[in-house]
Amino acid sequence: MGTMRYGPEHKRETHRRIVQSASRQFRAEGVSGPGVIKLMKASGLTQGGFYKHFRNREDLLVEALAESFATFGTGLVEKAAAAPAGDGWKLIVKQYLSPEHCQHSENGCPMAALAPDIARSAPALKRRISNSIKAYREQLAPLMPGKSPEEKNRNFILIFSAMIGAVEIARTLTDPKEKQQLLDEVRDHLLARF
Amino acid sequence: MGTMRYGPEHKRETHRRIVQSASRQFRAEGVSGPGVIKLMKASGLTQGGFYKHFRNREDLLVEALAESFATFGTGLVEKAAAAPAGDGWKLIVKQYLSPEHCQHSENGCPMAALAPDIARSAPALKRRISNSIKAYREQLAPLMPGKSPEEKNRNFILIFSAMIGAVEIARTLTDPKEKQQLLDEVRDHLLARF
DNA sequence: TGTACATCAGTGAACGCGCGTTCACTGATGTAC
DNA sequence: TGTACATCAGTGAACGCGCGTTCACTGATGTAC
Repeated sequence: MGTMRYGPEHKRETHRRIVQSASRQFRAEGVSGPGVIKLMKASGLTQGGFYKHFRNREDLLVEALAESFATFGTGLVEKAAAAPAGDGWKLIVKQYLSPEHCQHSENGCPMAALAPDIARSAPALKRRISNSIKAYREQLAPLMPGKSPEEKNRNFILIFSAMIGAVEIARTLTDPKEKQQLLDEVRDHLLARF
Repeated sequence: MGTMRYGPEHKRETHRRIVQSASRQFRAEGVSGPGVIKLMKASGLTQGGFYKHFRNREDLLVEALAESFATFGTGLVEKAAAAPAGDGWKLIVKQYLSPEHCQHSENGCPMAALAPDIARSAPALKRRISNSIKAYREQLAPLMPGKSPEEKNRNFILIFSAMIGAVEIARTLTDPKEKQQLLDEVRDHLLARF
């Protein structure tokens, strides 16, 4: 079957659709999970067209991770906006350690879904991804508790280390009760301590 | 070339060698990293012999993870023994958040190296792995700070969530200074808080 | 306004390659006699 | 003690399969005239 031809914004829109759906697939199945055929089929396309949009699979990964960090980060910022100034971080903690986030890694924090995959990637690839990680931190650190930017930065590290570890451990557990208890304990501890 | 034939303890010894070297390879390269050829070559063997020792690759993974959790857990317990009673957990925290542990995932905590891989695995496989995770917690929780077993258990969750998250994030960072600062901050925070 | 043509997003068959697994075979061993 | 044989840990070629990537092709479009 042939392809409808649209203006130049059509290609950009297709590109965006591929990146967005890939961003979900990588978080759900891991960096080496979905193949090119699957990544394209999810947007209603076939493998061959992939290389009209990306030089190779790794380039899509970089774009998809940038998309994941930016979108999930922005989601947390928007959540936080609902709280009185200075209390936004509490809503972020509640959202991050919710059963919904724990269950749906495909829409969740890419660090919790993929940290070891990123850690294992080749140095050149790691450097490209680190830009997205940096942007993620810069977006969220200002919302953390603390009187100075330095303190907020330190608390970002402490709070996100605990949350990322908690969600990852919870996702490995098979007993739903244990899962929930772990998330609740870490949430209550963070809300009480900061 | 033929194979020397030894007594029955020889096969058990070979089996043990394969599992131990696989345990390191999985932590270094991920659950889907090393192939059967590589896993066998690392013990000086060839692919074909693999199936004299394991039904399939997944069975080796389960054995290798059990080995990883048990060996690394025992290593931490032994570290802790050098401290006065009740202070063992402090040595565990220092060891876990050391640059050595951060750099050498192949000898490190399998949870920090593989949590998302484990989380993504099929339910049946997850259930087999969860035995090793449970043993890991039961080995280490008694060494945690706290007056009751319940408090020790809760503090195990809080401390290990933070440590696992910290090491995983640190491993994704490209700047050695940032890496070290992150590990130090989380370590100091944990030592001060508990 | 109508027709011929260049463009290019997307198609789908084909490629080389590495994977997990199978299988006929090897040959040093311990055992039977 | 010496010889024939069954055992079985390990070998290495072969299998079907899915992967990332390449490439000749398609056909609706916007443009030139």
